Amino acid sequence: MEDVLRNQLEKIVPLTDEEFLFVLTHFTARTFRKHQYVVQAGDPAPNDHFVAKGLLKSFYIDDVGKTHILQFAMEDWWISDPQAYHNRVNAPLNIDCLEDTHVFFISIDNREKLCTDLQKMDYFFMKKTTAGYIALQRRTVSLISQKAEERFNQFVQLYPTLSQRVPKTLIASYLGISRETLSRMYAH
Amino acid sequence: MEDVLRNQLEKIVPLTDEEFLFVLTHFTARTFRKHQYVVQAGDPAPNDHFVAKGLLKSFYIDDVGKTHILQFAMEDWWISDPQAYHNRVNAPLNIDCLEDTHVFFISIDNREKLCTDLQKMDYFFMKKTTAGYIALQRRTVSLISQKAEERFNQFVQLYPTLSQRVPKTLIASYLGISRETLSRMYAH
DNA sequence: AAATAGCTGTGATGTAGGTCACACTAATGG
DNA sequence: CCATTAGTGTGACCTACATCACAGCTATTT
Repeated sequence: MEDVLRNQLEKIVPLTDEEFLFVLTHFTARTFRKHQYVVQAGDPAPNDHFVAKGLLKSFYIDDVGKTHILQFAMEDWWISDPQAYHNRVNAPLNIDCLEDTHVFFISIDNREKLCTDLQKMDYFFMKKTTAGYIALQRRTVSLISQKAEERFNQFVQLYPTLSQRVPKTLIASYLGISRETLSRMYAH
Repeated sequence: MEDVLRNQLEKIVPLTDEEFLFVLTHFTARTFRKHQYVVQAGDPAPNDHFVAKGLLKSFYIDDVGKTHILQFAMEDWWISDPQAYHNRVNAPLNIDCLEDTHVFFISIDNREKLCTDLQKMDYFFMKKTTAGYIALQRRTVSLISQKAEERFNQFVQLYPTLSQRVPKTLIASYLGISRETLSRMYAH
């Protein structure tokens, strides 16, 4: 299981065995069951989670009780409530599991320690963060410029695996459209 | 003019006079006129711009020629094409000035040098980046969960200055609605 | 000072997509 | 293995918002 994490890191920064073991001491491994909450809105959420196996979603519940999905995360992805994580405040978001899941999580404190002790991990996290920002900006463009069906097609093209594994109802919520509209979008 | 930059930095990391001067050597000062392009889609755009004075927008032009605004930036804000900047590729976005503008820009190369030489600048940029990510996530929530008028109200509340300085036509484009709809949104 | 370009408002009309309601099927958990 | 919960499809209807078209107004530019 650790190899998945090591692979992920080495895509950006090469590590010796020794270095990787050192990195690993800053993480905690944990298993979650389907439907289990990883982050609960209102609670602190000082951890960033690397998914070694499984599938999760982060979501926001609005004032009329509707849920809106901000992110999915499957193998090799990271997920957290970024606001709760970086600003050490209580989480506005929830994170739960769509499948049984195995993660390695790192607290914000451990991350800061790790980065000062091992310079190149700073570089790793910077790369990840900017990649996340760029992806989110692409989604923003999609939301303000494309209509429902185009957004859905782009989603399928961009995340073919996710669009198989995730129920359509949830994809609709991620795309900001009703599940009925997405359901009618099939003929082709 | 340099004080504006110094203030911005010191909100996150304290600097000695000497350190600030060192930081400054990595930036270039430049003036742009209203309507002038700072980044042109298709060209490289290896700079991140700190706005000391003025107002800019970054925008994307879709295949039918419509423009969609990704970001505004006024005094004390940063603006770049993040993809072109961090990945050193040609810009998908444009950036131009809505007013005469004075910026301090830093190339990605200079930024990397600066960060290795002066550790705490790394921390500064990390903070800025994560704050940007969090803001963009808030916008995403707004786009998928709120309707036009709510988004507009939230925009006005969040950016009272911008909503005065920026023509409504452009705000509409930022919010992903037509200028006519926004124009009809006034009575209250 | 005239000319152009940019910004805003408003009516008429069309449509994408929301909401409600119901029915069927597939998981899954006790 | 039965009972419940989650997921999907589809019709009827409604509405938020887009688009088109035109008109007046205010900055900029020459």
